[in-house]
Amino acid sequence: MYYEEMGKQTDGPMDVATALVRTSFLVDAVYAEASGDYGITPQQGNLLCVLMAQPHGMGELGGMLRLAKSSLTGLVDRTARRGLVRRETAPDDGRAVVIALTEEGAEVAAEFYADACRRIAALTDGLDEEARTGLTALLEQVVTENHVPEVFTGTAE
Amino acid sequence: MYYEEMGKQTDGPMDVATALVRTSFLVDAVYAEASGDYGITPQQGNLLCVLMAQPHGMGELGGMLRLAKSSLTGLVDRTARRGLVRRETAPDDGRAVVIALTEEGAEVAAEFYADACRRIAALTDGLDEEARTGLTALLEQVVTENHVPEVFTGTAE
DNA sequence: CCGTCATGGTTCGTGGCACGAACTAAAGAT
DNA sequence: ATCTTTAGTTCGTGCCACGAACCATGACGG
Repeated sequence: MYYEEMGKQTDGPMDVATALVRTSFLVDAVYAEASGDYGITPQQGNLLCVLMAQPHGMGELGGMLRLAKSSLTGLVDRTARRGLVRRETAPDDGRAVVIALTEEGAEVAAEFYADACRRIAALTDGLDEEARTGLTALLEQVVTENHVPEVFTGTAE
Repeated sequence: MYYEEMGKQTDGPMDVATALVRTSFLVDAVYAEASGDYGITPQQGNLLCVLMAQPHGMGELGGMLRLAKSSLTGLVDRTARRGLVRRETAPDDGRAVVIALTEEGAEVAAEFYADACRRIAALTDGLDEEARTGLTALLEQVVTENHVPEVFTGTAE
């Protein structure tokens, strides 16, 4: 659309940074759309996905989601207000708190996670099987070589 | 860290959705970090990058950045308050407005864009030349087959 | 024991972001 | 001259992220 009007090349060799940024935009948009369909925000979706594996303390969650303590307090507050998550006081440590999914939260998390995976995988529908596994392997190498927060690890079922 | 403790497999075949989501997290983090180093937010960075090519009206910008009109008004307000962008009234249409980079905005945009590209490309330092071009080609196919907003198209210089 | 310090979280204030609904003003159409 | 569409803004709401200050509880050292 815009390119042609401007007479600039659009299909020349895209550099890897551009490809990554644009892919990121795409994935973010799909992820946000999926979140919305389940009545949650993307951040709340992240929280639920992390908690699918097991409950966690605020400290751990902050590390995994890369959030400051005060940011996390708010996120948990809002997610708890929606009834998806619960603060339990840790048995051994009186000051610590453990965040766990409520029953409803577990349902929403499972459905949302599955749906988000499906929709994001669908972005690669144009790739044949070999290309898709190749892409997966390359991205996997990128994320493992750069320490990525332990979100959406796909180990959650 | 967490995986081993749980006895769950972590290095098995990651599915493509997980790989995409985690890559997206990584790219977002790097992009945000780069933005911060230039005193702008990621959204303001997007705006600057889009305007690098040429000035645009609010309508166009909304389409490219996938923002509602009212969201864009605020973004332009804040970016203009930082002196990076300017509202010019369109000569032909009395109600339309054209957003253009200020001199300082053009400088910041160029530096930020180059730096962000560099840092994001650096995420693939672990890949050899062939792998990198392969990854680029695959991602390029994904973004072209799913209409992605015209952000960060890499055509801007 | 009793101070002292570290740790785990919350509160508060600030600023940015995104949206829809309601609105204004200029173009354009009849 | 009106009616309608188009381009943007305003306003109110809610979410998100942060740092600084704060409050408990737990851990240590004497």
